[in-house]
Amino acid sequence: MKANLEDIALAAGVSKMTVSRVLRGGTGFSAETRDRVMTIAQRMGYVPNRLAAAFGSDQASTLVGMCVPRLTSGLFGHVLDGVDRALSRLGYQLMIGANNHSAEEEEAWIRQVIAWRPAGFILSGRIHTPGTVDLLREATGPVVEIWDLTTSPIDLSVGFSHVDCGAEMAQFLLRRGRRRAGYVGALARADVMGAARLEGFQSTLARAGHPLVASEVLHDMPGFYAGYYGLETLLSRQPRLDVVYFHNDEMAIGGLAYAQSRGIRVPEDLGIAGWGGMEAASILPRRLTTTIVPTTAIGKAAAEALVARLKGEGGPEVTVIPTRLEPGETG
Amino acid sequence: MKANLEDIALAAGVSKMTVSRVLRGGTGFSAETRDRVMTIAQRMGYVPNRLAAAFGSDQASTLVGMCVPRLTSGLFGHVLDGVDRALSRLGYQLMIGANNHSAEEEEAWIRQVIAWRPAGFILSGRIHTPGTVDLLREATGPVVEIWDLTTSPIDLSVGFSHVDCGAEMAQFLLRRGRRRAGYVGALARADVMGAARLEGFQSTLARAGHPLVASEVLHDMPGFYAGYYGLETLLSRQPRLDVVYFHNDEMAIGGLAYAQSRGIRVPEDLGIAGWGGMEAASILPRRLTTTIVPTTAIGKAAAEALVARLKGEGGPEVTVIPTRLEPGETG
DNA sequence: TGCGCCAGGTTTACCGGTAACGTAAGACTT
DNA sequence: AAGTCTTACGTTACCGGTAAACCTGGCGCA
Repeated sequence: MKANLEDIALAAGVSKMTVSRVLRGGTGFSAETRDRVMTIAQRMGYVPNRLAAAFGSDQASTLVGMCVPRLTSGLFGHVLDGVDRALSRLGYQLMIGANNHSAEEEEAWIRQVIAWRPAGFILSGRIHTPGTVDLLREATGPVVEIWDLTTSPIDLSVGFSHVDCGAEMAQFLLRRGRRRAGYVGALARADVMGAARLEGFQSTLARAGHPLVASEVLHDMPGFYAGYYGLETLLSRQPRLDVVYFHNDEMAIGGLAYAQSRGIRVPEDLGIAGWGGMEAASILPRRLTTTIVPTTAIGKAAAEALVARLKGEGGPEVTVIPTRLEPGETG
Repeated sequence: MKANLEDIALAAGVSKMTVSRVLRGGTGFSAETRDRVMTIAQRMGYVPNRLAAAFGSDQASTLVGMCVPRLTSGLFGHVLDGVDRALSRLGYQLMIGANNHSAEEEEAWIRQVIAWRPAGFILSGRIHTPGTVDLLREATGPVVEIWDLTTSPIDLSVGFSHVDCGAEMAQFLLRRGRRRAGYVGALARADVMGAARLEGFQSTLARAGHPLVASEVLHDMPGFYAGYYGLETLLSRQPRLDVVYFHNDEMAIGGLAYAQSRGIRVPEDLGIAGWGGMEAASILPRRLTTTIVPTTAIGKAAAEALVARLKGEGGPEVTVIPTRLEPGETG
C-alpha cells in the first residue's frame, strides 16, 4: 500500500491537486496530462484512500449505514440484496448491523457507525429512541426509514402500510366466507410491524361484525417451528376456528405442516393465510394465501432515494411500494 | 456534530492529547482529570470520529469487510448473523458486499472496500483472481476465508470440506441400499462449492461400483423452483433412479414437492437428500435427509479468528467446523 | 546536595486527501 | 490595444485524531 497522490504527482511532474482532479474525473487539465497521470497511477497500482478523502472534505463519504431487525430473515435478505446492488452500482459502500427488534440496540449501533461519518442511513422501522433521533438530527445526511410507512418520517421513507396488509387480508378472508378467524404471531412486544398487521386484521374483522376469535402471540422467532406449535396451542385453546392468519409465511407453512399432521384439511376444515411472499409458499401442493411484499424493490427504492437526496436531486419524501395479495388456495 | 477533542480539551483545561488518552482508556492522567474530561465529553454529546482516528494512525481501524456470494441465501444470512454478533460485541463494524459467485465481482468489491483501509477481511470461498490476491497481500490486515477449507489459505480459514460432505452423503445413501443415484444442481459453473460436493458424491459412488446415473445442473438460483423443475427434467431423461442428491435443502424441498405432485412415494420409490440444514427441512411430514451446516458457528469462529489475529493473539490457521449428516426420513 | 525517576501532563508533526483561492498564458472581444 | 474570459494548472490551509518526543515538579534515596 505504497503510492499516494504525492507519489503520482511527482512521477507525472504535476501537483497532487491535479492528480486528484484527474482521478476524480473533474475538469481543469489537458487530455495529455490526464493520460499521463492515469498511466502512472495504473502502473503504480494506486489504491485511493477514502478515509483521507471522507475525513478531509466531509462531502466525500460514500458510506451508507443500514440496520435491519434480523439478518436471518429471508425477507430482509432480499431487501439487503436490493440495497446492495443499487448502492454498489452507484459507487457506495454498505455498513450493516442488526438490532434484534430493539430500538436500544439500534441506537447503540448507530452510535458506533455514526463515528464513521456515513453519507446516510437506511433504517428499518419507525420506532426509534429519543437518543437515536438526536444523533440523526445532528448527523447531516439523509435518513431513509424503510419497511413501514411512517406518519411522520425523520426524513425519507420507503415501504407500505402493515395495517393495510392486515386489513386487506381480513377483507379477503371475509369475502371467502370465513367468520371465525384466529391469529398466530411471534416476537411478542418486539415486532411492531407484526402488531400493526394484527391491528389492521383485527379491527377490520370487528367492523364487519365477525371479530377475531382467538390469538396466540409467541415470544419466539417467527419460523416454521413457531408456526407449527403456535397453531397447535391456538387450536387447543379454541378448536372452532375456520381460518388462521399467521405472522408470516414461514409460520404459515409451519401451521400447514401441523394441520397436515393432524389430518385437518386445508382449506376445507381450516383456512391458512400468511404474509411476506417467500418463494416456498408458491410451490406448496396448494399455493399459500398470502401477501407478497416486493422486498428487493423496496431495497432498491430506498438506496435510490438516499442517493438522489445526496446528489441534491430531491424526490418524494414518501415512496409507496405496494404489496399484492396472492389469493392462493389455502385461504 | 459539533464537539471534538479540542473543544473538550478547552473546556476541561487540558490538552487534546490528554482527552484522547482519557477517552481511549489509556494511562497518564489523574482520576480527577479523567472524571472531569468524561463529564464534559458526556455533556457535550461528543461523538468520536473514527475516520480521523483510522486515518491518522492506521492501527486504529475497527472496520471489517465481508463478501458473500449472495445476500439472499438463507445459509449465508446465518453466517452473517454469527459474524455480526461476534464483531459488534468486540467493537468492530461490518462492511458487506455480494459477489454473485464471481471472483471478478469479488475483486471489484475488494477494490472499493480496501480504500477504507479495513482492519481485515472475511471472504467466502477459495477462488480469487490474481488481482485480489495482490490487493490482499498489500493490505496488511488478516484475511479469513470461510465456508470451504482451502488447501492453501491466503491467511486464515474457517469451515469444512464440501468434497467430504458429498462423499459422506454418498456413503450414507449406499448404506441405505441406494444404487442408482442422480444429482440436481444449480448455478452451473458459478458455484464452486456445489461442484465440490458433487465431486465428492460422484467419486465415492464410482469407487463403490455404483456410479452416478444422471445429473442435471441448472443455471438458475438454487431455490424451490429450480429443485422442482430440475427433478422433473432429470426424471424425464432418466426415470430409473432410486435416489436424488440436491444442491441444497431448498432445491430438495422443491424436488419433494414435485415428487408429491406426481404421486412418487418418498422414500419408497425415490430417495431425496439435500444439503445445508434449513429450518424448514426439519418440519416436513418426513424429515429431510440432509447435511446440517453450523452456519452461525462458522460466522462466529471467523470473526473471532480475525480479531484474535488483529490482537496478535495468534490461533490456528485453519479452523474446522464439522458438519453433521442428518439421516432424516427421505433418503 | 544532587540525581534519577515517575506521574501527569504538553508539544509537535503527521496521516492523504480536498476546497478555496491564486495565477500565468493564450484566446477572444470590443 | 486594452480589457475580459478561459484553460490549466499550482499553493495553501485544513479536516481530527494519534504517535512520539519532550517537559516539569515532587519525591525517594544515596
